[in-house]
Amino acid sequence: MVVESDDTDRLFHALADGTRRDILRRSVRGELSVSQLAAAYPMSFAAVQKHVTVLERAGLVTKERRGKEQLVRTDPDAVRRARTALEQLEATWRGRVDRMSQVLSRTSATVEDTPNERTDR
Amino acid sequence: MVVESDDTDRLFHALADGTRRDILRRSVRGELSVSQLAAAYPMSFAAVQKHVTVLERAGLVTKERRGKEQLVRTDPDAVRRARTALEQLEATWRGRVDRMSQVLSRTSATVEDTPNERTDR
DNA sequence: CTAACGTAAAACCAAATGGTTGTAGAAAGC
DNA sequence: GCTTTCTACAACCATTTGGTTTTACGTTAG
Repeated sequence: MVVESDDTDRLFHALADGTRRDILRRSVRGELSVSQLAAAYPMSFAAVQKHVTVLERAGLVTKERRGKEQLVRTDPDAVRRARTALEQLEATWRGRVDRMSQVLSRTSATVEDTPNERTDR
Repeated sequence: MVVESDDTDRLFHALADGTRRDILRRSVRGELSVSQLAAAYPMSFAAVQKHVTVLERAGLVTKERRGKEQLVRTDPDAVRRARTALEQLEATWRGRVDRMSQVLSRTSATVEDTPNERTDR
């Protein structure tokens, strides 16, 4: 049942950093290696590498090896998915929810889980 | 110059948590107090209160005092702003950037800063 | 072959995050 | 008035985050 939650967490968390958003912008054409990207920021190579990893785990970016180097390419579809997550959130209070979730449950479980009511206290 | 960066950080960070996204969903009608919200989650009142604060600092939610209690209301416009931030990100690699930033600079500075190139190394 | 480059991964550190409990004040109910 | 309810805030704690440096390894260039 819990499917979208962690994915969405990773997605928005990855977007919640200016350097990472900038990496996304620069990597659309998929021509830049991690080192080339790293040269663009006032931090170590390792730090940029970590940012790329965060973007990768969020599905926002893919890496393609070309010989020595690793080319970073942003997945435009993943960014669209982020927008979709927001639109779905908005849809919740615009009444389109029922039809939405019907469609979604037909294809794959992408409806976010709702935290349990607390039983103790 | 740096205007959108921190705001966007806060915005996406606030969205990067399932409990907070759920609070957003529940608070559209603006009828629920912090305690009422807190009762819905398996964590302490203080924890939920902190989540509401995060949403508030991100501009996603406002609080309105009604006597003893504080009613939470999500600002649908703020969620639209989040979507706009993503659309702007996508616009970067779709050529609409130039016209976009022209329009934006005319109204208010909402263009995100770009981290400096590193000078040392 | 050897040197240089690009990447990966580990160890470490300070600061932020997400949770807890406890204390205190303001409003409402009895 | 007194008690209860709701809120706010502080102090504390464990984990995560975002950065560092160092070491190791594969690939390319001389």
